[in-house]
Amino acid sequence: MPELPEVETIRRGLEPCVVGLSLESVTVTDQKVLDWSAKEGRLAAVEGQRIEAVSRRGKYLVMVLDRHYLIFHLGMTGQLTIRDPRRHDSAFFERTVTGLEWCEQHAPDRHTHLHLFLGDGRQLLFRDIRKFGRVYVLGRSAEELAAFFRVHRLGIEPFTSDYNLKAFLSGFKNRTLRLKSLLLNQSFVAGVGNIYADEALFEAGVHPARRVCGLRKAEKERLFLAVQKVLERGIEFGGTSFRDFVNSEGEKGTNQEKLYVYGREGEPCLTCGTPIVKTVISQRGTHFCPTCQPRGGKRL
DNA sequence: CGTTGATCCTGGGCGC
DNA sequence: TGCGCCCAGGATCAAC
Repeated sequence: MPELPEVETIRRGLEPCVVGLSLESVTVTDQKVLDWSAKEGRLAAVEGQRIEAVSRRGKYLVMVLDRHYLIFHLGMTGQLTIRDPRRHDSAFFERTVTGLEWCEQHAPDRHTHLHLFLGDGRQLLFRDIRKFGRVYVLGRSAEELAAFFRVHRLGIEPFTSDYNLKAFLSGFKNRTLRLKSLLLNQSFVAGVGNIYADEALFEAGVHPARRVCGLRKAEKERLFLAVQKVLERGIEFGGTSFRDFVNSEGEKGTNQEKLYVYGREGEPCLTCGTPIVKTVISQRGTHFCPTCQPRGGKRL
C-alpha cells in the first residue's frame, strides 16, 4: 500500500532519471485509471512536454511539465517503474562474465495500464492490479494545484513547516472519532495509511480505539513526534513491501522487516513480549500491543 | 457538520 | 487439484 514513504521512495528514484527528458508519447490500455481530467484527449496534451521536476504531496506524486501537472495516486497496488526496452525484462538472463543474473525490470503485462515513452528511449510504466490508482492532468498554475489538493482535502504535509504541534493539536479539538480513524484521514495529516498509522500509535504508546478528544496533552505530543518518526524510518528503508510495493527500479523496500506491530499478529511485542493483537477499527485491520498501548492510557 | 459504512477491484490464501 | 469464499484497503460518496 503506497503511503507517503513509498511514494517518496518512488519520487526519489524517478527524479534523477526523468527530469530534463521529454514525454514523447502516452499510451493508455485501461481508461479506468484515468480521472475525468485525463480522459478524452486531455492526457494526450502532455505529449511533447519536458519533465521539469517530480514532487509529492501526501500520497500524490506530481510530475511538473512545461504546461501541465501530471499527477499519480497509486491507490492500493499501484506501481510506477522505469523500463528500458533495450534491457531484458524480469527474468534470469545470461551474462558472459558474471553468469546468471536476475533483472528486476518490470515487463508490461495485463495490469500495466499506462505507458509513458521518454525522450531517451526508456519508458515509465503505470501498473495497478486493483485499479484503485488514478492519473490526473492539471493546467500548470499554482492556483489549480492548490485547488486540486483542496478538493482532495489534503491536510498537514509532514517534513514541512506546516507540520507543527499547533496545527497537529487542532485535529483533536471537539472530535469523537477514534485515533486510528483520525490518522487515516488525509485531511488531518497527509500521507499516513494503514501501516504507518498502526506503527505511529505503537510508537506513541496509545491504543488505536481511543477517542481523540480523550487524549492527554502528553499523549498527543508523543503522537505528533511518532507520526513523523515512523514515516522517516519508512523512507530510510526504501518503503514497506508488504505485498506489491516496488520502487521505480522494480525493487522491494526493506521497512517490512522494521515494523513493530503491522502484520505481526500473535508474534511477541518487540518491547515487552506480549503477543500483538489484530482487530478491526473503522473497517481497517489494526495491530497493537495491549500492554504497551493500554486502553486507559499509560500510567507513568 | 461529524461520523460511519458501503463501494470499487483483483489476487492470494484458506477450507472442503 | 479445484472450486468457492473471503480478505486486503485508499478514497469517495451516501446516509444518519
